Amino acid sequence: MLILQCICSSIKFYCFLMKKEEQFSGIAALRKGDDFFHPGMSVDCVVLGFHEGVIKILLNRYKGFKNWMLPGSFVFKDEDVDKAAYRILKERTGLENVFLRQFHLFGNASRKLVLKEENKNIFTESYGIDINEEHWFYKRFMTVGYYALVDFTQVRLNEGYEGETIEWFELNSNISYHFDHKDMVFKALETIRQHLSYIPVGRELLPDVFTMPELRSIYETLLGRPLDRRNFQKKMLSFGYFIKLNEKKKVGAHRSPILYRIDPVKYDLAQKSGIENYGW
Amino acid sequence: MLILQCICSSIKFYCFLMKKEEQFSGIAALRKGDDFFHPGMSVDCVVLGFHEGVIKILLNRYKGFKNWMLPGSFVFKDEDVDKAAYRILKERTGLENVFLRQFHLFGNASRKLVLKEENKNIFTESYGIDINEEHWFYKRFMTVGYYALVDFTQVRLNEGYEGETIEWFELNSNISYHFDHKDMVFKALETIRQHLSYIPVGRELLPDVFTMPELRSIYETLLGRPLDRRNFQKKMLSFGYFIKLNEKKKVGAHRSPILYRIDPVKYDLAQKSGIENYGW
DNA sequence: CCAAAAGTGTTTTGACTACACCCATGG
DNA sequence: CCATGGGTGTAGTCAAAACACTTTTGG
Repeated sequence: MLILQCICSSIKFYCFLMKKEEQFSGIAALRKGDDFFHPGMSVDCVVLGFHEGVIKILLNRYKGFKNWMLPGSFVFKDEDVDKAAYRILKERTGLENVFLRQFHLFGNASRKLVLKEENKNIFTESYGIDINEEHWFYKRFMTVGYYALVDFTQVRLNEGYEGETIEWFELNSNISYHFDHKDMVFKALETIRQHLSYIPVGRELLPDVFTMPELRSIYETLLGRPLDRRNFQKKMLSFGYFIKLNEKKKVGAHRSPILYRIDPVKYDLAQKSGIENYGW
Repeated sequence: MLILQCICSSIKFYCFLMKKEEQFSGIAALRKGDDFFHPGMSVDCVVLGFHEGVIKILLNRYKGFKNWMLPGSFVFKDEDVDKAAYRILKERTGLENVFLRQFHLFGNASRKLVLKEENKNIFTESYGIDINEEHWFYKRFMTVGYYALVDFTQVRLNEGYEGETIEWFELNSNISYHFDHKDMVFKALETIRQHLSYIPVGRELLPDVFTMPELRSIYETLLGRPLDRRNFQKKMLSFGYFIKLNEKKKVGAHRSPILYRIDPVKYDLAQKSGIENYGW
């Protein structure tokens, strides 16, 4: 039920961002979320990073909840939906200017918080709030999904919300997702696969310096199938914006892979001219 | 301001669909839209058809409005968003089982009805409703866009809403769009272009029997560039699901193009096996 | 008979695929 | 010294691009 701590933090954070003086009490926020938020609408983010050879997904969980959920938030009344997504990223990872794309609105009528009786009681007992059918928090919510590609090495996880745990999970591991969040991840990945030709997966997910095997493994994970090492390298290098460094990365009992950097100028040029040239 | 007639019709139509007995009075509907609709959320459809060699878009306009808008609706409280989109299509074109895809949620904070003073007066005078900042109808609305590909020849336009005009426009003509609806059309077309490899544009937009030049012109319009006649034909026929008919279509002072039909069985097979094979 | 657009086939080009051998590294 | 995985080059295949001539039709 500590979910409201999060809501309160969100509100405080927003006030800070918006340079608003007001501070709202947490209980007031939950009691009268209608006053702050656009009704019946939330934003959830599928945040992907790359670390130790695998793609990871950022998930959080509130005390008392069994399953993991996508980092999300409500949308403030005077806040663009896109801005809300950026705010979520900033709140949880500290990152700004993240690569973020909307992928789907989930709008089934069945999307509403389901609380067991005992959980309702927690609301009543701890906060003196009667969570009934009429409560804003208990009504149908639509949620719009965004996916984010972030540089794992730059992320500083913010566990500032009391009662919230936030963690990286291996994308392809077995995760118990909250409600329909598994579907949302699936849809996000489907979208990413379709957009793979246009989006700068490598550039966003990798640190400045990386190896071709790392880059390839990203594509392999996202596509769900192995790619030919040689052909992959050939194709990537043919784009012309990779700078081969005079360094190698020691990663095991075998030859060390060469490190590369992306030439940002050439990269932007390539993006502009041949946006559709990443087909796999 | 006849927009509310539409809202009322929508409600009646919905009650009919849902086999609900209640009938709501129109004024009650506008006055208390909160009771019927999911708050702050609407659905708009970019409906495309093909007629006389050009792609057309279906737009409507309410009496008193200067500009054209996308056919849309609000979402009933117990209605899936997808269902709302299908309902809109059914209401306006009479079609069911339409090819319909969600493409984007437009959620800028600035999205709200802007009424001039004189228009507010119409509400007050005609319906005794004070449209003020607190009125549900006057608040910020997000809207989720769907695009539809329909067979023009099957459409029976429903002008049943008093005060509503609904018309086909040539997609590439100069149209005065309401509010941000032009952006929505742009985004829809961008999405369609990106999905062109997966979506059955020809099958959905064309009647059962059609010619290759017609099919090609659809691709050309959507892509915004000419395609080589011979290569196009070759590629399409290579898919193997076109049935060449022993008829031709007389369309001008030149050789008559051959008519084709799609073999539905082979088509479905092709879709299943090589979903990504329409790249242009 | 002429303009306009459709039907069709061939060659070239370039991209993706498949595949093999050698090299560096750690244990 | 050997297992592991990385670096690189070549030949084959297939699809897309480029391209020209002939046919049909209405006016």
